[in-house]
Amino acid sequence: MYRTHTCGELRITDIGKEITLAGWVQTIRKFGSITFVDLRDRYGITQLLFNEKLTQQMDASAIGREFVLAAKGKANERSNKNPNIPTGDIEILVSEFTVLNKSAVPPFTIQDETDGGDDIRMKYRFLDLRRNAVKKNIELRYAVNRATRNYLHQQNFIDIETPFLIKSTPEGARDFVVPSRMNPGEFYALPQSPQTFKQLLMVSGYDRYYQIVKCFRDEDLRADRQPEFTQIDCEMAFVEQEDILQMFEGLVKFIFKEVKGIDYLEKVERMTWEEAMWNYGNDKPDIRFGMKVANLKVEGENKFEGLNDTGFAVFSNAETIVAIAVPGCSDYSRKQTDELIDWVKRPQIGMGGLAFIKVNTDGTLKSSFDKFFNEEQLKAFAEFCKAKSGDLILILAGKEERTRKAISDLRLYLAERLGFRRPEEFRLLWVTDFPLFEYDEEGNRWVARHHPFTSPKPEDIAIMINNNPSIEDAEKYLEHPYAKIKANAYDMVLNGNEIGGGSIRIFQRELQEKMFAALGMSKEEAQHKFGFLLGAFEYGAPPHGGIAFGFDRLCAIIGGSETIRDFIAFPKNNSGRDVMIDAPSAIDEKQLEELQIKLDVQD
RNA sequence: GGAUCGGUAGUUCAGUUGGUUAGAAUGCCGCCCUGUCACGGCGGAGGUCGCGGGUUCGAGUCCCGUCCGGUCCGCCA
Repeated sequence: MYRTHTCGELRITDIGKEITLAGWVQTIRKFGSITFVDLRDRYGITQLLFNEKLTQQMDASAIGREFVLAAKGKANERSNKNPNIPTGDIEILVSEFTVLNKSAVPPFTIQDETDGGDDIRMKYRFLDLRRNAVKKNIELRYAVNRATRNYLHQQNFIDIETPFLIKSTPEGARDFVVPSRMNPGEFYALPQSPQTFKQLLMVSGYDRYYQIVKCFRDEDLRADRQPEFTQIDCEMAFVEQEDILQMFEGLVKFIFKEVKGIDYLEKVERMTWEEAMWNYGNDKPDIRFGMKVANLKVEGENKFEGLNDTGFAVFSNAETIVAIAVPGCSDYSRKQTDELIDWVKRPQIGMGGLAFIKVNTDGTLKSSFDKFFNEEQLKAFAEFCKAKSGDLILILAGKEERTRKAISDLRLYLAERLGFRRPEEFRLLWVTDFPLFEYDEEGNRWVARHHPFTSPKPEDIAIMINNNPSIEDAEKYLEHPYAKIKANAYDMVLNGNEIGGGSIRIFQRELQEKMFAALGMSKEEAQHKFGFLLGAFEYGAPPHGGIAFGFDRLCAIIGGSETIRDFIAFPKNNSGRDVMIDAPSAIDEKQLEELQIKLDVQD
């Protein structure tokens, strides 16, 4: 028997017991003839005390950091207690010990505040995972997993596994592909999501399905995006949108209650996609703070009359003018406003400049365009923006889409700087009524905003049936009837992050065929790619819908972090590499031969 | 595909206008220490300044290229 207890459980009540512990050496503190060793395992740290004789033995066997040690001895009350750790009242008076394994000197310290950078920690991830800071994230992930399963199980959902080796469909994200040895020249694809399988399960009558499942997308990475990631994938039959919203806000509330002990999330707000874009310039707004967008001019139309005949070319030439009132920033210096101007001019934002009005606390107004506006006009401007005394109004003007995105980015940037985005405050939001289609400039065609299985709003089905999807004038795609079709789709937004999204699906063959056609797919192509689904729809497909949550992202946000990497045991780096195992890597000539694949690698 | 920041001791970083032998902290090694828990004291080892080229009397420092890492845009139905 290697151990009788763990390193985290002994208390003052255990004094006198004969104990054996096993774990890793965290630190060694030598005092000539006695030695303290902190022994660490998953559960905590317990101090070992070695007497003079054993200290000499230790010297002989050269114990170092991260050695694996088993130590036997009596639990002893400490003369100097350590109130900072749960086991701080006791120590083990070691009578004998064994070095179970040696350790090389670790390249960084295994401590909460490690001296290691990201790069080295990823390379030695197995050591990084020993650190408490990472361990608590991995444990939180498991807690979220468990809460999810408990809730869904209570609600009669069952977990059904779906295949990883499936068919490639170039719609949407790039597929990871896997060559088939037994079928030379042919490839499987790894699933971007189990979408079609879960729909088939609805046809099969498993009316409440879920899976916590890996999905794969061969796209560039971000702090919150990995090529393989985990979804909480769910589908229900005989449901309308409202049923899904109720069921899954229930899930998220349950998770928060179980994992964080938070029960103030009773109210889940809702807004349509149009409201979100209008008020926040963003389809996943952070609603923990105000600073709503004031729409002064939209697509060439003045919403604020004070813009008429001002002679300010930047405003009169702009397609769209939007503003936000930033609380408490009217005293910004020239340097600070210049910094903001530089910020919006960066290529990532891409604005030409930034106008502002300071609503001073003494009642005066000062703008960057005083030449064109008098005091009275500025006052009307500030009033339109609902600015209060002490606010700094920031105004952006330009093309509709870019300007709206820029004001949203600016809003978030300033909120972050001003501390309005508090990581321990959580606000849930449903965004509904998304457009069904998006215009793809490159291909001059419609693409599904969510995915091609999403149903249009019932009242918009006629628009889809009665209109030809072809786009004659790319410039005026917004005027095409298809641009107005709304989807039965919904996203759940947590603190400005999309944590889940889903839709009520199409379940009739005719409408599904019409959808494929709208996306520019020929009948033959649709049959070839999705014939199995179309076929299934002929055998009694029930109305159904579902949702998928980004599990890694959800864990990260609950854990108060923006990067999902900290919540994945073995994540990939920025270029999709696993630096620990050094993947991806070249494969043997022999393997290629078996697969009948010839490489023609170009620089 | 693009933008941007970084790469100097095992690790995290500093390094002035281009100028003597490239520093600090921590880690590591040795000696001393019976109540530490960020133990302490003394001593020591440790560097192809990512790589290649250029400018210069002289390059960690300036220029060009390249590789690696971080963040972002595009992309992610």
